[in-house]
Amino acid sequence: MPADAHRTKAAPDAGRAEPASPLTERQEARRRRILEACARLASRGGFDAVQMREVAESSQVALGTLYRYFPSKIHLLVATMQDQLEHLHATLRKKPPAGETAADRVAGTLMRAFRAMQRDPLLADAMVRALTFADRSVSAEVEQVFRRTTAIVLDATDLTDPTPEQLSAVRVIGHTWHSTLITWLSGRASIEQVGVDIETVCRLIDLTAPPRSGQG
Amino acid sequence: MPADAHRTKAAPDAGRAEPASPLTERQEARRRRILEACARLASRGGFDAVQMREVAESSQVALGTLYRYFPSKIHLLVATMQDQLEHLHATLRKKPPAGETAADRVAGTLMRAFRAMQRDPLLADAMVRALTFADRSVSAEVEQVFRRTTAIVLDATDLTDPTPEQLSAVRVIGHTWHSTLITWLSGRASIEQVGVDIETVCRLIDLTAPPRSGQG
DNA sequence: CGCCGATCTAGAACAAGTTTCAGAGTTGAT
DNA sequence: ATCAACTCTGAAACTTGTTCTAGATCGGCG
Repeated sequence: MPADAHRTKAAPDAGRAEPASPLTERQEARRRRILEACARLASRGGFDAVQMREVAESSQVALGTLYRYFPSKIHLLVATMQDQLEHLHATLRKKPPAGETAADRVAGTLMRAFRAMQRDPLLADAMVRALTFADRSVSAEVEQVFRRTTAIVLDATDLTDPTPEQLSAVRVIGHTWHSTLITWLSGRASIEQVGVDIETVCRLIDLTAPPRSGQG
Repeated sequence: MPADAHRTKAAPDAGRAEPASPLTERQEARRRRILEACARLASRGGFDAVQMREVAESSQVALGTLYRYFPSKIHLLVATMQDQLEHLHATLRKKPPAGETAADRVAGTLMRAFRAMQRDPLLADAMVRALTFADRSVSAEVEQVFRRTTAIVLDATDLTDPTPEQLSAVRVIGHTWHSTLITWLSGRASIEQVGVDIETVCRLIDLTAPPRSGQG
């Protein structure tokens, strides 16, 4: 039984900021170095190139330490995705997409995110594969990513008080986004097809949203 | 350079029946034993319990032979999924789901498939995880699975000559099916939520299909 | 029958994710 | 400044997917 089997004290967990322990400055810096190394490695070779020993060396951290910060490769990649999504969300908030209907704006948002992926397909591949491969032990972190995705989509709809029906539509849109992304990343769909499918699913929003300038 | 590096003669490939080589009776039997062992192991422990050494032993085949038939664990699990889908499709053909609208019938079909998954969640988990984790080297086999899924959904719509728009809707439905499945399997969504989301996405079909008994 | 090439078997070997451990380094409280 | 507790390091060990090798088997052919 290892001393920290049940985390007697607070460990630099995968979780976000405050709750457990404040993370000293050096620890925050380590965490950041790790995430950056991960993204860098993923950018070249994709999922396979993110090798834990490499990440450790590249971020100047011992292997054991890496595992203390991120208990598995999947955790690490999911955390990286969360990190990237935060950037994206911040960017989108500054320049929200234009569009008549909610569907237009959501599709615009997703296509913008999609173009970001196209700029770095291997990184995208690594993150998305990790996300869908994650098992229950990562569900908390995956849940966070989904919440962020949902928040991004909801922002685009401009809905302040979505109904359960609308939330379902938003979830379905999120599902489709991830799924088409995978299909594109594994070479089974063209960019055009992704675009079409995204627009198709976005119609669901107008189907359930009280339109601002009627359509349907 | 191993003799068969580029498959001089025909190897018992992952591909379906005829083209390359007819597969002797004993080979066909081996292939079947392997698929069954895989499904059996997945049924208990899920993805992790499908260990190649175990599969080999359990199907009375040498490890090297297993790899000759299925070049990776992912290939093996995707082939298993294809196998199971064929059973399902056959079953559905015998008793097609009833329902007024195409959306109803598609949702009914998917919920029936979903209940089949519930009966064997660990097997479902293993297969679906493999499917979404598959990289380009498996895309042919994954493509087959998607084709089968699409065929099952299309069967339910009763459409004989679907438009590109409708095909897109069918793809989106397929995406949603896989994605909600994963969400459920990793414990991040309830059965009810899956049901709701499936019904939500199925509306897309009525949106694009010439309705038999309209539903605005 | 006896040979040939292809297939199958058993098992070692290798690769990368994960775990473990002893010891050095930090940190915080006194 | 000192001690105890915790964290980090470096390296080895373990697990499981994958590859490789040498020899046994099999199926067809002269």
